[in-house]
Amino acid sequence: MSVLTDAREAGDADAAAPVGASVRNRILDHAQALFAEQGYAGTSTRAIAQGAGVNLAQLHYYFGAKRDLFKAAYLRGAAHVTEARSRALDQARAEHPDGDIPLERLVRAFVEPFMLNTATPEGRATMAMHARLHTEPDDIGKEVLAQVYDETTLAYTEAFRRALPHLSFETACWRLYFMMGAYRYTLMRTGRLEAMSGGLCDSGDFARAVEEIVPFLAAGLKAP
Amino acid sequence: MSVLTDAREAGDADAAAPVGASVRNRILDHAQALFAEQGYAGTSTRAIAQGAGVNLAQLHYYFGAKRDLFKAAYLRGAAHVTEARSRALDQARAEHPDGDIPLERLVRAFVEPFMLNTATPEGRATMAMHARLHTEPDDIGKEVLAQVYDETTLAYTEAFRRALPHLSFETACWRLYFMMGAYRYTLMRTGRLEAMSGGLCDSGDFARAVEEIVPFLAAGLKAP
DNA sequence: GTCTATATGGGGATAGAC
DNA sequence: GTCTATCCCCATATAGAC
Repeated sequence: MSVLTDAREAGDADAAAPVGASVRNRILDHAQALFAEQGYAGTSTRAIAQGAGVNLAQLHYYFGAKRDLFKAAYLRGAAHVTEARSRALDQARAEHPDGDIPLERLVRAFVEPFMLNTATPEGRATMAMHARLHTEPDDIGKEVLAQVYDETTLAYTEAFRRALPHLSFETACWRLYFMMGAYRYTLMRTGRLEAMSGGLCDSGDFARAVEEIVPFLAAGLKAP
Repeated sequence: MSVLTDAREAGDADAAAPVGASVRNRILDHAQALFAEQGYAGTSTRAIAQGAGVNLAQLHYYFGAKRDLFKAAYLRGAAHVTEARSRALDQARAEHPDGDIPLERLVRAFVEPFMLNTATPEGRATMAMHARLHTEPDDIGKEVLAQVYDETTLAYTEAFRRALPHLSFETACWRLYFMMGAYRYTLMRTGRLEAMSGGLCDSGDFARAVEEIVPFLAAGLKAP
């Protein structure tokens, strides 16, 4: 959607602002990068403007209040993911027309769109914002989550419950809840994996993360 | 350690400040409650001082900079948990002098100290701070994590690896990483569980959470 | 130890020229 | 659409009287 340099360079003055990109997109790129790293309260609109190489008035001209900029930055990237999730579920269903999707397949369809969305810097930023949404103040997280994910997530939870008929409704909900925690934490790259493994594992290797997390979650979900 | 009222009332003026408590503890109580809810960047020292019914200068007299207050607030509660974790692991070991702690037992020893620490308002706040540490800016989280948990966590990870001999070192690390995400998300009470279950489940019921999460994690960890 | 007053800077947001 | 200058509030932190 937009050309952009590695968003993690956003801290270094405005060296990361490509000249070709439109002002709107440059602002969104840097808003994403900074919100993803430091959260809503930890990021100033001034820092975003400086990183994007525009002045503060322009930022307000295009996006209005900080809160609205946050929403715009998040929603731009989130749209991709929602589409990918929808497609992933449809495909899993198409492979199993009887309606019985194997659990491993379903878990993969659930986590893969998030994990592989990190292939681009913009995608990484969006996923980091996503992973930390529930820690943002003033319910911005809830507002924006409801706006994008609720519908798709509902479809997934129903598919999961069909794949887990031996579980009570409540236990199924708890386990899906634990699953959310696991994949979100993974998306954040907290550094604990590297610390724990003495540097042997790389939490930024999301392709590997998928292969590791799918059997873990599938086994946990279908535990007796 | 300190008498305190429900920390979640901290927003309402200073109605929550018990007269008997020392100034130090009143400040710490409200610092914990606000940092837990809104994070480091989202909380102002003014709000803490007002909640505790003291003035701003006193807050600096006792604790110095905001950063130091954050650390003090976190560490006060974290000490309890570290002790509880240490005891839990020792007890699990004592029950199995051969050195082979069953995985379910080990998982329980790992998560229970965190979950049951939420029985008091101060404990709840500490655990919420803990759960969101990795989203705090300026590496405060890492600094403080290293200070309290590293040693105990190392003991646990070694015990886990002994209980999971069929796993490669890397896969074991990944799975422990996923486990961390799951229990931390649970400690935060994001509201997603209630949303998903239509209000049937209560994410604040941490005793239930233990019973649900132990089989989930044990099964995930020992997946083939 | 407690408090008022204040220094100093950062932050969101806007007015108004160009 | 772009920019400078600015308003005004809030934030952290401290000085210094009591």
